[in-house]
Amino acid sequence: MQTRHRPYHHGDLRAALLARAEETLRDKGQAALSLRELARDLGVSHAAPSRHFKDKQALLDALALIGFERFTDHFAGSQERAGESFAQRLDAAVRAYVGFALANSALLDLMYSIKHDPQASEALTAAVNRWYEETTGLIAEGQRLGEVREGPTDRVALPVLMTLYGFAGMAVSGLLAPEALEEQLNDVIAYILRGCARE
Amino acid sequence: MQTRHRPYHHGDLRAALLARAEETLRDKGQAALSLRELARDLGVSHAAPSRHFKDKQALLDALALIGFERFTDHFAGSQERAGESFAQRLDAAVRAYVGFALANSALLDLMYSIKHDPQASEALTAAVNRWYEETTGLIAEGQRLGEVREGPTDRVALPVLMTLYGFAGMAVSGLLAPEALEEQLNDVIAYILRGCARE
DNA sequence: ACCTGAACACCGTTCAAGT
DNA sequence: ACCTGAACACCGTTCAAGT
Repeated sequence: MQTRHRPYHHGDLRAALLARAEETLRDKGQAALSLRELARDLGVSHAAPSRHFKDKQALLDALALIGFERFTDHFAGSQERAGESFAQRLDAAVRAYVGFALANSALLDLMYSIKHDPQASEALTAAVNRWYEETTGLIAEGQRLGEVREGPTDRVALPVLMTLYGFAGMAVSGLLAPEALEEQLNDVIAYILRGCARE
Repeated sequence: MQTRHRPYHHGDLRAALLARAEETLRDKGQAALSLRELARDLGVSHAAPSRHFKDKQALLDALALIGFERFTDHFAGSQERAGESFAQRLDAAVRAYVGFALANSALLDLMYSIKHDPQASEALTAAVNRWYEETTGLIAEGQRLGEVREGPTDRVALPVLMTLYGFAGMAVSGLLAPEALEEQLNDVIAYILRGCARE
């Protein structure tokens, strides 16, 4: 039986590079990520990656894009599984943020270090917008339920976003005591509920 | 008139390296920071920096340390100039965070990307503790004034810290619209006040 | 279209040797 | 004590040439 014909490599070098890059990121950190080593690992010449990523930053951007998409899926999934009240949805949201951060710490660092200029890639901008809208949707839903103060949803949501962003970032940086995590989660949830409460 | 005798170089290569490194960081970003270029700029051999920093990471750690120290000074100074009420002090605190972030964006990125293991340098750990205590002191003062809810100060302060941390991080990442900054500041201050309000 | 191989201009790190 | 110079083992990027 003959193996299926493949152009040169195993068919999708781009996807293979991204997959291997994420493994390296997870195992050895961003500093240890090199295009040449990636190419060696995949049995391809060191110049091959340039066909798929114009430079190293383009590969990092693509990884960050994957991170934003995965996070949004993770967040949306946890919202679907959550209860109906705002408090229950917020609980699920905070856990989604921190859970993702702890399970994807190097990737989150990369996502946080990306500069979101207006001239960033279209796909990245779209993914960041989806992330923003998904989290903001939580507040919109709370307003609809009458459990969150009225006002422009973006303005009510932004402080909450900052708190979630900060929680995830501090967790990844090692600034939070892991053994107090459950306590921190509960404190933050109660704090956000007060911050969003109706007047 | 004879120039004063200098050992080899201009006396304090370590300080000169840090100063030049911060300029480069500010002007061209962390990616453009190279020990060899630093050495060239200072007219010294490329191996000279290794006398003062055992490797590149040690120089980055030293820069982050400077960042934490400068931020704490900036924060403490702004608290001294602030009014007496908790709302006034919180206003000053939020502005100190965001102001520092916008004025030292590359340095803040570096500070955020530092991993705070227990085996980090003693000086860095001390600087981070000073940062933490300075911000937590704001909450302690609010409690003393009876304007902030009771309870263990660390637990009341942590959600506030996360919000401030997130505000600074999102500002530096370009996730906030600069023209809405004043509005965002006021919204966040009101949100934190509600989050900290007495029961 | 996709990849190779060689070339170029850089890196960080180490270490004997100099002052 | 502090720095130099050479050496080593890497990088990212480019480009003619191959299939």
